[in-house]
Amino acid sequence: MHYMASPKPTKARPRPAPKWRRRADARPEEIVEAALAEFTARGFEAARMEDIAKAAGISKAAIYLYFPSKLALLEALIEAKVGTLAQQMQTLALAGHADPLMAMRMIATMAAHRLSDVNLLAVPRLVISISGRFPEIAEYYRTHIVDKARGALEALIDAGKSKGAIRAEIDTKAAARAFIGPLLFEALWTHVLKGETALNDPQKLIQHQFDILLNGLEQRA
Amino acid sequence: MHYMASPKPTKARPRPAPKWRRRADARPEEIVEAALAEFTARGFEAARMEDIAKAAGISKAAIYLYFPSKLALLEALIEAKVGTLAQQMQTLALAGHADPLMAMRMIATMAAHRLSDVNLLAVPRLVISISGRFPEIAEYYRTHIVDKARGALEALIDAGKSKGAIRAEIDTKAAARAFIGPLLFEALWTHVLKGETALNDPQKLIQHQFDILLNGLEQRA
Amino acid sequence: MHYMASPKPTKARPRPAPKWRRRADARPEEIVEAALAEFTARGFEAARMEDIAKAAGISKAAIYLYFPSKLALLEALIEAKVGTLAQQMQTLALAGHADPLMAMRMIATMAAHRLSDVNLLAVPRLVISISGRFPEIAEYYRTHIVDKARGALEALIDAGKSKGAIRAEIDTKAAARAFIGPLLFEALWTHVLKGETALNDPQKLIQHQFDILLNGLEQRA
Amino acid sequence: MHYMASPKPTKARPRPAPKWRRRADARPEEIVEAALAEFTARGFEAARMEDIAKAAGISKAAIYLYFPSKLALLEALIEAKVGTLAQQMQTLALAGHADPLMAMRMIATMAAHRLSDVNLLAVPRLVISISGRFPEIAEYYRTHIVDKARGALEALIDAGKSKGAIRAEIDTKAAARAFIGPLLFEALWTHVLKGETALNDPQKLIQHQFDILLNGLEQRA
DNA sequence: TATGAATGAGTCTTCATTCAT
DNA sequence: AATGAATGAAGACTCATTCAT
Repeated sequence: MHYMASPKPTKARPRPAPKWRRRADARPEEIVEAALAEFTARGFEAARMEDIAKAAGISKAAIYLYFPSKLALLEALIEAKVGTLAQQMQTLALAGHADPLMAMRMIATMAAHRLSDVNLLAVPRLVISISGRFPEIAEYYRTHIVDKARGALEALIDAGKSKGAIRAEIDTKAAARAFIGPLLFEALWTHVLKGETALNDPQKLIQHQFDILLNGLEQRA
Repeated sequence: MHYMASPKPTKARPRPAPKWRRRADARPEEIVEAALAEFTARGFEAARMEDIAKAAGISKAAIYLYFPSKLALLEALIEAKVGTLAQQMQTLALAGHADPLMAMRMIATMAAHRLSDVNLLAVPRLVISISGRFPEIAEYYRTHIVDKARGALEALIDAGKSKGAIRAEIDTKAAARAFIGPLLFEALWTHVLKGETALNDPQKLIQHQFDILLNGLEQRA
Repeated sequence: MHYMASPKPTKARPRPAPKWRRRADARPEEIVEAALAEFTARGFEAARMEDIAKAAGISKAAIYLYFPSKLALLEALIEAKVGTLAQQMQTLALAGHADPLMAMRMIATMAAHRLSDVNLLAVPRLVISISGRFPEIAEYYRTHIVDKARGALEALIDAGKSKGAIRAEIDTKAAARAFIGPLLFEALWTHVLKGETALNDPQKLIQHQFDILLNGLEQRA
Repeated sequence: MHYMASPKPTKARPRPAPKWRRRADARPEEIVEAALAEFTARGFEAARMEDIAKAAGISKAAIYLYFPSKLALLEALIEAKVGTLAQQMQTLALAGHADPLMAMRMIATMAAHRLSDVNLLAVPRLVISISGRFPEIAEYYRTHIVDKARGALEALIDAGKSKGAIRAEIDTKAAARAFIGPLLFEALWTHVLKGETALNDPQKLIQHQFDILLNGLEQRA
């Protein structure tokens, strides 16, 4: 079995049986990273457990000591990344209190910078590509990440509206989506079109996009 | 047609109504449609030729009469759709001459409407999900579709700038991308988040997004 | 196994004799033998990997742990046998120095005996039957085996001529071929005509053939 | 069905349903020739009906108008060639009456010349390669061709012995085989070792071989 | 007679997963 | 905990053969 009886259940409230067994050391993380790389490069189906193992520096069978199946590995991977992103959302939300429009500018700047981090975008791309086959995973991702991010953004926009910084007739939802759109576009396209060397300054380009957008949102004198 | 009525059916015994008419000509298209459906639903790797065949109403082996391999089917499928889209690009480009800003509004409206056509969006989604494994295909798609669309759009924006309808300091490339972004976002998300019943009026939402965007682009009095 | 035998079997219950010992080292050889049998019996194309596996006592997939493809298995098989034969050639060549005619008689005797070893002849037969489809393999076999054997034989005959044991006007090449011919004939026919029970003493028959031949070669008093 | 009821069986003793349906024209022969070429080139299993059809200039389905199956085609092919060879055997047998040794020399010469006719040798090669899978066919070939040829040859040798042209202690069977061996060897090797350009005068070589052999058989003064 | 279209039955090969140590 | 060896289940692709005209 994959789940050993906990070694010392004498008094301790038996740990609520972790979904995937963890070791003290870094193995699971290494595996997850390797899996992310392979899944992103080849797609979930085409990625081979053997390659993941090799990339993680262990044997194929060893993966199964930590994750009961390929699908479980995918789930673990997404959940792991979700945690990371979720935290960033929090930070983001806090920043908005004072000056919403400024906050949005900051977020935009930050986002523009982050685009160079390939791995950050790997997960959403992965989610998109598996959404057909594993809708529950996509659903999970949506509720845990996308909806939260959108919620934070919409709160920010609403704040902007009530402070008079953003025109009142702007539809909040639409604005939030318009904000995320360019980001996603750049994210996906950057990867899909790896070869396109023409795109010589992606960050500046994104920044421009947000400028246009915010310009459209702003209250006019 | 392949089957002429028998030249002299003396008594016209009505041909025993063939269970299935053969339509060699229509076959490839039917197969491509079935493949698109399966590829989109399950992903390229997970889609089974047998299922595609079943969906097309033929036997597995029959597919190979028209396409030499699964990959070839994928390529044919993308190329077929590329043609369709490419033409729409042309139309679109012509429309822009007179009033660029108006043209962009029209395009936005059209695009918003088209979003309900699930199949239209299936192809880009598919391209994204296979881009890791078959970069050449993604490349093909980029050069034949995306770049053309972007070119047309940028031409439109430039026209708008030179006519004074769009502010001169706007970066053309950025504007074009900002225009495509929301579309892509909605496209992907609509599918990925199939379950989201909350999105009760996507077209209106998109329309709103474009309103914001165009507002940001427009020359202010 | 996942469940260890209890660590201290007080009475030393002898391990329940594993049904099958694993012998990773012996495997390839076993597979090659099985393959030879199947290829010979049914021909390369008609032989099924599954049957080879069964004959080797393993699963179909296990073959692929040792040989990447059916063709590779064929190649390995031939190369393995080539090695064996090549060594015998060496021995044979050395024996000839002293008394060539005697050496040839010995070889003939040896060959006649070897004919009963079905497997020895299986390989050339196999090579012949695949030569149409895989000429490179036949070529490989020719250069590594046939040509060497012929070379050794021709050297022997030449030695015989220079020693006056064989008539000088004899064509060396022709003699060598005349020597090999009956052998090959018997080899192939023995198999093809498996059913022929009439052939009640093949060894003696071959011996006779060589007698005739050598008689034709010998210097007459 | 493949065998139509005979069109007018009114009184005529119904022809004993020919094994394979024949047309008045040359179709079946063309098909057989094409099949021989393909079978020889690729082996029976690997040869594709489609290729045979193409080589015969007809459609795949058309073959089935003449031969009910691939195996039947093989059988027909062999039977057709058997007929040809059988006749030559007869001729050969008659020639021997007068001067057996001379007859054998003639046969040898003839055989040496025939070796250039690739197709003549294709059939025995084919028989060898399929003998594992279809022993009955090999059996058929043996009884109808090989045994007859051997019989004729042995009769010839016996005649030679009784006339004092051939040494009495020679084993007839062995001598016959020694006669056929080189022929077969050259036949097979010529094909297997297609590339060998070194063999610059095969006919002369064979002739030499027979010289040696006959020399060994001949009665010494 | 002739054939383009179609298919069922197979075969090789792959790979996630398990076993035995 | 770790792994080399093994396998069952599955999928792409092929091809002899049949069908409908």
